[in-house]
Parts: sequence; C-alpha cells; structure tokens
Amino acid sequence: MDGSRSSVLKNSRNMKPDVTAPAFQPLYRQIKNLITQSLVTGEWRPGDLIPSEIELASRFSVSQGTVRKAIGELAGENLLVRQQGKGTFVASHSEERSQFPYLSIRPDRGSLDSLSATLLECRRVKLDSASARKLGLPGGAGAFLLTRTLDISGKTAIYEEIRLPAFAFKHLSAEVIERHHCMLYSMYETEFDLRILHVEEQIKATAATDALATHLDVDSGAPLLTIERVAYTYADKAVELRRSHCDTRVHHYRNRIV
Amino acid sequence: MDGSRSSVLKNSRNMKPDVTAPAFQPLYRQIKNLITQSLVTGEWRPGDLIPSEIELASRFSVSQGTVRKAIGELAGENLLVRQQGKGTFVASHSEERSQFPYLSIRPDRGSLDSLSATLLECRRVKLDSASARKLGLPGGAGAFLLTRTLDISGKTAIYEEIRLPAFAFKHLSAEVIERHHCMLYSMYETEFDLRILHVEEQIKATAATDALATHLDVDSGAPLLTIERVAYTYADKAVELRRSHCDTRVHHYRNRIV
DNA sequence: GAGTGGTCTAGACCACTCA
DNA sequence: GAGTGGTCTAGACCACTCA
Repeated sequence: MDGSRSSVLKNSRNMKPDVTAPAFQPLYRQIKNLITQSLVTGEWRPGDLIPSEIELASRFSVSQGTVRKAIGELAGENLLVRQQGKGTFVASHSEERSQFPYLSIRPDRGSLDSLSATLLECRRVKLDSASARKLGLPGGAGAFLLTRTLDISGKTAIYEEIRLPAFAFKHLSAEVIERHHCMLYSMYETEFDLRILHVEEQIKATAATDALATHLDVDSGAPLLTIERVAYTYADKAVELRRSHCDTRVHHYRNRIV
Repeated sequence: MDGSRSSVLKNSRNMKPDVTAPAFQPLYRQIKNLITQSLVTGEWRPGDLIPSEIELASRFSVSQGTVRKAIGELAGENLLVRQQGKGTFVASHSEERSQFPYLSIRPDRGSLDSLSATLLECRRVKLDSASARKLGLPGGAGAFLLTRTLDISGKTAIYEEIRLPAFAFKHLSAEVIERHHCMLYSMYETEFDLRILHVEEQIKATAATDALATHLDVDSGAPLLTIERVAYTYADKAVELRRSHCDTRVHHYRNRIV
C-alpha cells in the first residue's frame, strides 16, 4: 500500500473552507456515509442483502477492516443487521420479532403476549400549526388521521391518534392498514418505503376526558398516561405524530436507562 | 506468532462440562472480563486512569487491537471513558456534566437549568417483603429511607422516597447527604464505593393522595406521574429502590428509543 | 467446499495532550 | 518530544451457513 487515503474519497473542498467543519474525517466515516447514501436512495431496501465486506472493500479501495468499522457503526444504529455466515442485511421492521417495535407498555404481571389493534377511523384532515411544525410542514398541510385502540390480554389499554403527512402516504386507506393487521411501522416500510429509525416521546399524567373514559372503560377524570411521540426516518426527518393514552391500572411504561 | 490463544487465558473447565455454556468465547471477551474484574474489586476506582492499551496488551500477551476491542465494549457500556491523547479512565458520576444523571423529567419549555433538592427525612426502617425481594435481601432487612423533593426552575415538581440497604450504606446520615448537595449517585460512589450503572423504571399515572397533593401543591386526586426505579451496580445487583411522584402540568418525562 | 461475517496479529502512522 | 488513544492495512485463520 502507498498509504494514500484518497482513492475514491477525496473530500471536496470549498474555496472558503468552513472553519466550523470537523478538522478530520476518518476513512471509515466516509465509507459509512457512502453506505448510508445507498440506504437513503433506496438502492438497498429493507430486508435486502448488501454486498459482502470483501466486495465493498474492493469497490471502495479500502481494507476489509475499514468497511467493517463503517458497517459496525451502522449496525450499532440499527440500520444494518449482520449475520455471521450469511451476510449483512438492511434492517427491517417486517422481520423483527415484535409486531410493535417501539411499544413500551407492559402488563404489570406476565409478559406482553396477546396484543391486538382495532382501527376506529382513517380520514383526511388538515394539520393544525403545531403538528405541522413538528413535521416540518406548512400549517394546514394535508394529513391522514388514524385513531385506534390496542388491547393487551383482551383488555383495551391504549387509545391513540396518529397523524401522517399526506404527501408521503398517498394511497393510505383503512383497507391498506387492515391488510397489514395494524402493524404500522412494517406497513410504512413495505407500502410507503419509509423506515422508522427512532422515536422521541414526552410522557405526562393526565385526567381522562369523557370520550377517553368511554374508550378505555375508566372513570371520567381517572389518571391516564399520555405519550406524545414523534417518529423519525433517515436524516432525523419527522414522519409520524402519535398521541397515546394508556390506562395504567394493570399496565406500566417500562424504560431502561444505561 | 504461533497462533496459540492460551497464554494466560486458558478457560478452566469442570470435569463435567456445562453443555449450556457458549461454545466459543473470543479472546477479547476474556480480556474484557479480566478488566471488569479489576473494576468490580476496586483495583481501579471511578475517576482512575487505567493502564494504557499497549501496557495491557503486553500484560495479557495479546495485541493492542484485542485490548482495544475489549475496552471498546466497556466504553460502550459506560464503564470506561476513553480520551485520545490522555488515556482511558474509569467512568464516574462525579465527573459527569449532569448532577442528576438518570433524571428524565424536563420542563415543557426551556431547558433543565435550575434544579435543587431538599432532603426531608433520612431514617432507618425495616424493608417490607416486596422491597426486600427487589434488593435480593430477606424480608425485614434494615434499610435507610430517604424522602426529598426536587425543585425545577423554583417550582416543586417531584417528591420521592428512596430505599437503600443498610449493610451497604453503613455511615449514611442526613449530614453526609447534605455534604454532597443531594447528588446521590455521586455520593454513593465516593462515600460507599458503589457505582450505579443502569436503572430500570416502571411508570404509571396515579391520583395524588392528600399527602402528595400537599407536597407538590396540586389538588388531591390530581394526576401524577409515578416512577418506580430499581438502580443496579456491577453484575446487575440492585442497590437502590426509588419511587418518584411528578407533577407533569408543566414538565414531562422524555424518552428516546432507537 | 465455497462464501460470509468474526477474531486476531504486527506494524505503520495519525490526532491529540501535556510538559 | 514522549505518550496516549484512533485509524488503517494485509494477511491469517475461525465460526457459521448453505448447498
């Protein structure tokens, strides 16, 4: 080797260099960015097998170790999944053990076994300005509003409203949702090419309104756990808003912090 | 190299091999276990600089890369902190930016700036059987019970009860706590050699009791966020129970899931 | 047996810290 | 300038999968 790191990867420089830019970008980061590009553009789609490390190393003219480090970071971010002996795959919600990958509600005793969703409504609405802002859209932008309930062990435990930007979910309908058995994140992926990568939640205790009390079969004014979620895809782009109201008499929200 | 991996690290085997044991344990995992041992026994204490990678590599007769991989996993678990040019340190709550490292409550608007704790009580109690079980102790074991409130931006937002096994916190007193300005996890570390590594929380919405209503200046029956926490040290050993009640009218619990 | 990811090495050099 | 962690390479070999 000649020690040159520039084979395909020389950073393009502006005439006026940006002094706030990081001084040094290691090779494996540049490889990581190239791989991420292929994910964003859809060249490799959820569930796909990507080229082997050896293949990528020769394609980018770097060593296998450098490709490994790039893939390792992407695997750590749950964008890729490595399987020894088989290869590296683009992560997908469709293949995950859990039907509801970001659901943190658990029964107080026993495990989360029987779980089912009932779609109540799917209709077109215009976004209020606060919701639009969170989705990076102008006020009044079109959206789908889904409402549904989730039953845990046969008992209705969650009522939720979900808002999805219309432009990204063109052919959405109750039929499409029900065809996917209400597994939304898997549906976003296969029907709309939209992979949810992380979610941010704000949780409060609230008093049940009359409507919620009816849906959840609790007393009006009873304490409920209200979760406001924003779900993000590539490049930290918000693509779903969700407000969930949970009856926590025999369930709880579980969280592990390291 | 002769390819032998056994220099100092041959696995000791029972006469009856444990068939459930993992078939293969890579070298770096064994090195990781050795380093973890030095952390558990207190050979290297929070804040300490550990030997350099080169030094450890020669001590264990492996390559620097193998030591790096072991340290990398420990750094990923927040047990060690690497600093380029300086060395690798044992992680410590005393050095962290946040006074309250696992506090997830945030103001709805603005950032978590002014934050203060008021210790209400510190006394000896006997553990009820449920609490004792969570701490892996027999029912009736001795413990300290701390109660305190936390003010966020000048407003009392949290009331909490904390239970600590007496045997591990021998010289605990209100004076010791106040000397540390109520920064408990930093105090556990410096006074009791106990480092909290992760916490598990169960969250419910509850109705304020009269006593809580008074402490938090809310109406009796008002919805509160109730967080049951178990805090763990090395080897997943539970060493603190905490029940926090939060007024979430102008605050929320924030969580990010990847 | 061929192909994949996983481990490990020795060695070179870089970025950073501190005296 | 000495010492640290960080990057990168080429090459060997291992564990695992699948035909």
